[in-house]
Amino acid sequence: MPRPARVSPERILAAAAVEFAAHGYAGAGVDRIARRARVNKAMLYYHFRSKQGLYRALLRDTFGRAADRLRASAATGTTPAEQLDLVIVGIAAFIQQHRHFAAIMLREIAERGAHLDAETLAALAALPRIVAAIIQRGVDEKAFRPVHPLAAYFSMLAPMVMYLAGAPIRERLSAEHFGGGPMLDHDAFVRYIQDSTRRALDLHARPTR
Amino acid sequence: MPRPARVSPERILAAAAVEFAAHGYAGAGVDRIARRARVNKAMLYYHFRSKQGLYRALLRDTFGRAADRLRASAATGTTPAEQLDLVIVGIAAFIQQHRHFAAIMLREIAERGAHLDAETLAALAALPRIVAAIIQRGVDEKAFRPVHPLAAYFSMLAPMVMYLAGAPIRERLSAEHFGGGPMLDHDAFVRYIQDSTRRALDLHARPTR
DNA sequence: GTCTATACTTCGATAGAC
DNA sequence: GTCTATCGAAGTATAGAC
Repeated sequence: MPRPARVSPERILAAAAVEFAAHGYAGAGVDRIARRARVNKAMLYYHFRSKQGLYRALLRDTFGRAADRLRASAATGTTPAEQLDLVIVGIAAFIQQHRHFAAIMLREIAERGAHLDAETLAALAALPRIVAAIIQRGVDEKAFRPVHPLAAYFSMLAPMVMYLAGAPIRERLSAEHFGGGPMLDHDAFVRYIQDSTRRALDLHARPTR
Repeated sequence: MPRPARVSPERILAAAAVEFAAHGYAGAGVDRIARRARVNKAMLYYHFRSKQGLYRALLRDTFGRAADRLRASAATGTTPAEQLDLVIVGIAAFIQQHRHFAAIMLREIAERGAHLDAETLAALAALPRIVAAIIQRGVDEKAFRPVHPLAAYFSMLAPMVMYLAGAPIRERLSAEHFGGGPMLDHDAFVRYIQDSTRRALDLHARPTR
């Protein structure tokens, strides 16, 4: 009895994730979001002030969940190398659980962060910070060679986001242009990223040039 | 004197690249494209049939130029490892010369290739094929360890696209959240991708686990 | 081939009743 | 808090003169 009938905002956010991921900020329709959430459009404007307000609320929520997930993943590891392995599978799992996260990130990058306010930027900044802290510790403990943490961060995050988000295009390509070739499955790709990340940071590997 | 006044289509394509990169397919305004190209809107519809026709013509053109560039880069190398180094700098240079290529690619991935027709897909497929051929040759010559070529392709392309396209967001972040930290410059990042690619493919590196 | 003017549609946002 | 009805802006596309 305490709650009157508050089911709307969560459903609206979920519907907004689908719509913004599918059509982008400009292409998204507030009408479609409301219909998908089984909520009246005026109700949507009542909870969130505008299309922009809804979009930003969604991004803050999504980035916050992602950061929580990465921190939890890292916490279960002991050595920095282990932690990076765990963070990598954590990222992959998060993207799979929030199928629209990747598309939203890709679009926001392409739009030069046009819709990000200071609060959303702060939530986003947590992600590279978590990874950078692990790498820095590895460098300090002489387990990793000294690399720029941001370079390593992009090298593990970007391929996974693009690979997972690019699956639909890849399937059309493999049918028409790479017929019959052995397809790359999800788990194998995640292991490749783990391996190449370890190799990139390995202190003892001989120089390659 | 020979040419009557044919300057339009190229200018339209260039203007469309800016507009589509900045606002996405749905967000792009045909009015703005026409104005930026200093061409009448009706003229634009005369040369290209529709907004979609213009968009596809732009993508085919851009992917075609990228493939030409990669082939030219690879041709100047001798060993597969050398060729990959050259391809990596070729990709980086291409993105810098066509500043909007990265954003358009990112958006198209996010939109699940919704605007790609068969012809555009064929032009896109050339890119992974060029890289895969180099890697396959390296594996055949026992210079590389056997990896899935597509995994390696994504691991070199994705970070560069995302890093270069993400520069605007990164600058806002570094100012507000990573104040004073040593910034990662472009050339250093390209070298990191070259290094990590070599390390990932290195046949003789000891196993890391 | 090039321009002006406009028809037609879609969509974000709000007013106002309940 | 929830709904219906609608306004006003913006945008794609075309008709038709030159």
